[in-house]
Amino acid sequence: MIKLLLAEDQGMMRGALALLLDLEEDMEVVAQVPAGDQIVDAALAARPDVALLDIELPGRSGLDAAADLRDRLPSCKVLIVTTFGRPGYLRRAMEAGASGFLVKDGPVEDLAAAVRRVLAGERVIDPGLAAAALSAGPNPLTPRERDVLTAAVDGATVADIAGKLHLSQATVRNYLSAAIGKTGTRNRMEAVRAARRNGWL
Amino acid sequence: MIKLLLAEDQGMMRGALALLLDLEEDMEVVAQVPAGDQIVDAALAARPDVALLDIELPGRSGLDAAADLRDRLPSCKVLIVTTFGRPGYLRRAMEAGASGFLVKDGPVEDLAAAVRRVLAGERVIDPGLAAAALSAGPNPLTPRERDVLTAAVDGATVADIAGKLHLSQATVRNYLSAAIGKTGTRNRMEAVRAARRNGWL
DNA sequence: CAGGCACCATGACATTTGTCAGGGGTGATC
DNA sequence: GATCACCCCTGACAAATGTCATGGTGCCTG
Repeated sequence: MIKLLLAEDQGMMRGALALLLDLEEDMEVVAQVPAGDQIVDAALAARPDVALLDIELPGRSGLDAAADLRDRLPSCKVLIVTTFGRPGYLRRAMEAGASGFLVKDGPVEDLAAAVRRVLAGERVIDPGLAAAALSAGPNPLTPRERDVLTAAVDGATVADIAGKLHLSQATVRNYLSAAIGKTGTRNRMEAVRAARRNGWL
Repeated sequence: MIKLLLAEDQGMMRGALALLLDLEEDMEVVAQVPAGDQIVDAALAARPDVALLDIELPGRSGLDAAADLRDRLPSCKVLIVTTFGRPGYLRRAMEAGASGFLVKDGPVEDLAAAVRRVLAGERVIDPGLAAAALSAGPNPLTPRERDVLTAAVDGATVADIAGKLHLSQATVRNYLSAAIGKTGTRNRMEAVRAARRNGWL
């Protein structure tokens, strides 16, 4: 019996997937969590064979949790299941030791198949996405540039960002300018969108 | 047998829900579409009793399709099933003649229950959301202000927007300023976010 | 140890953005 | 026929934003 952990914030999606996977004769969902900061605890308690993790979760990113899982429960394979096939996400997932990366666009049948393949030691990755990840290259933003850009996502002014990160306003403008340059965009808003699209935040 | 139409762009979600609803003894999914512009055609062909529609779909909004369905296939009840419980969405859904409004956060069991209640002539609406919709009030933005704001979502400059909408730059700035004022925000980006959060775009 | 890189900061500058006070035009409503 | 809301425009001004040049600090690596 393959024991599964399911981390997904949308209740309906989580419930539907759990039901679906439970229908497979050789699978059993032994834990379901709606938040990223519950993943590791639940996994240590339920000891699943495969963890299906969403990335954008409340509390903590599924990617961070994946890295943690690799250390604390190495027997458990990680399969990332996400809405957004962002190149940077795939890259980070691989670095975090994930065995597979699935987008929620595909047919449901892929899911159980992917679980089995992952458990067999294979790596499961959308081929088109893999190409995109390679062509997009690695994240060009420095940590500080990321900080400033993430602080700018919701329309914060330079003063807001400077206050939050304890920087001078001029410094913030410099980082923003650098980020705009590196993303090849024309302003803050475009830079934020570009960075997001690539999974750089 | 209750015949259902399912409109949802995420393949995995669509497949899982379809499977789930088909498991109910008295229900049958007679049509599945991944895009908004396929809803009406599919409904006219399959003649479902209830249509489960997502809002944010490629091609066409589920809300627009709902309004169309009311005219072209009045026998078919509409149940909106969406990720985002935005007050403005709920309001528009009601105006489009929807019989129910569900957010994907809740448990899956709600779904089949909602279908039955809708078919019994009830209105199914999340109570908390209804309150939010009332307290948020109607959309304060004029059509033109909406146009300008939607043109600004991806970081377009004033010149871009003016070009796209064939307006003078000063006019665009005025509409943006008005939108910023009405949303009670400090700049374009915040205004866009606020308008989106309320479902005003 | 030198060079490179990320980090933090300044100051000056041009550009963009947001605001305000106008002026016309339309159509609906009272 | 007056009023009102929306539409489109102008011009001027203050504030915020983006760019550049420059300089100092650490830290790692060849």
